[in-house]
Amino acid sequence: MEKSCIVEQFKRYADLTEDECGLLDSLENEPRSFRAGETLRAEGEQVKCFYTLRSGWAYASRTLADGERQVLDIYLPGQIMGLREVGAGSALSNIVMLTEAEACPFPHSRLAEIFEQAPRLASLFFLALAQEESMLIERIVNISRRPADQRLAHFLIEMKLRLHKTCDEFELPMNQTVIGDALGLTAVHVSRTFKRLRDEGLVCMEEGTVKVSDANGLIQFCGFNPAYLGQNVELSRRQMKAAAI
Amino acid sequence: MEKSCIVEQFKRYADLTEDECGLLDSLENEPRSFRAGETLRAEGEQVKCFYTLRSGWAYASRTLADGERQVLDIYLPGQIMGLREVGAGSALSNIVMLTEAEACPFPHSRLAEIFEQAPRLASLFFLALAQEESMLIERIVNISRRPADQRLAHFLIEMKLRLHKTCDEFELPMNQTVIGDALGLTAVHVSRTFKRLRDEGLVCMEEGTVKVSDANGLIQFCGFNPAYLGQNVELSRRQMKAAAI
DNA sequence: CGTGGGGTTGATTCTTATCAATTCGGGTGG
DNA sequence: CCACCCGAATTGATAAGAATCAACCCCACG
Repeated sequence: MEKSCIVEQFKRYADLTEDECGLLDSLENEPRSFRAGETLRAEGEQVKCFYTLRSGWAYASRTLADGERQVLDIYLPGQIMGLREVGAGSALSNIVMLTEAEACPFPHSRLAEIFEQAPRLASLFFLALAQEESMLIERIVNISRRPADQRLAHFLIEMKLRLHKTCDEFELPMNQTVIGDALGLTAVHVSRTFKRLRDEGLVCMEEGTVKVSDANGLIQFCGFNPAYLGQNVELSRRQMKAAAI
Repeated sequence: MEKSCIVEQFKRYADLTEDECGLLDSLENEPRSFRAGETLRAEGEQVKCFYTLRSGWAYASRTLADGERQVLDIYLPGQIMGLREVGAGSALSNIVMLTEAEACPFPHSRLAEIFEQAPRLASLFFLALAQEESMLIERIVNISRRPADQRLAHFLIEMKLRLHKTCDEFELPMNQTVIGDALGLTAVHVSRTFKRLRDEGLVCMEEGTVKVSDANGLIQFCGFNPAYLGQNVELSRRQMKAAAI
């Protein structure tokens, strides 16, 4: 299983000093293991920690009174989970593992230390949160404004880019129910929609792996604009210097 | 027109020192005036600033290729606009005024200064972003999982609470088109949905003012849970101390 | 007086949900 | 080894919700 950590993620946006790396590393010293499907943290629980995902995939979700579930984020190795609840008393969302995974708890109080000791790291945490928010915005637009086929296409392109896949095949450990819960569709309709995209010769998905047949076609089809992913690392670094943040 | 500022907002979450207040005040020294409907900043533009809204209302939106528009945030006096684009090169959303308004630009670079000089303020900016994100999450759930009537009800309750209205009547300077764009509905369907809520004796809206007939009924009807608004100030303060953030 | 934006209402269409049935593959227990 | 079950995907039939198209009203404003 692929392993990653916060230092690697942050290094993509700024050159870190020894001290800064040390500080970050110290936050990942107690990895805990989880099985696929296990809940790391449930909605409504008191929260004192956020988490970094060292390996595996996870998702955040909210459940409504009538049992409907909305998947809010898909977390990949190296990402921070639960950052948005730092100011809240109780968890606003569940965190559930999609695969076997390792996560490191990270007390909110230590975040305050970082804000004191390493303002540059504080900036990076801030940027991580801003990045997360950009993705939520794109999710709103996707769910609210695109029909099912474009919506699914957009989601698949997003995952492909987030995984930095240059080839057109990647594993996606989500079944059609989870995909539907993320996109505001029923599992049945996800199935139908996959069929349509397959018939159009754009993508297909078999046994947990997505095969993109026509990446450009797919991008055109859903009007995908990658700006919100903030993945142009070189650009980001330059801005970091320019903005001194 | 009601006036507010960043200091007032932040004071609700922590007791600020002289210095901290001074630092924040210095960020609001150049208010600019806008007319209703005016665009403060358009999607795709280079961004170097974020803004505080001193008076009036505004919204953030995204526009798709086919002209569809999604309203993402409604900003009230005292709120910060454009915080999530701090790390991005170009604006991900438009900012448009709903009423006559005053806003103060705030260069990203000065945020870095604050992160250096006043870690406690940095924490507060972080919390502001986290708060904004919580609202986006609720918006996703609302759009994705609730039918039009509950969706509208939820939106109206949210606005009522955000305005700290104890009475059951408040001004809402949004026409049905804008409300629809915020909720993922057409203006026509917003009209129909208002009619339904009116007929049920829950709320009505006339000439820009919302009249809630049965607040509890409305809350019940859409399953509103105010936790995400983070408005329990006393609680937040205590947590602030507890978490030292 | 016209004109245009905003709201309402009706008729129709389209998208997606819901319900139901079938298949397939992978366990699991006899 | 086989019968069984279960979760996941697929497909069909039907229903509900919301969009679309169109007409109309009201009123503020030139």
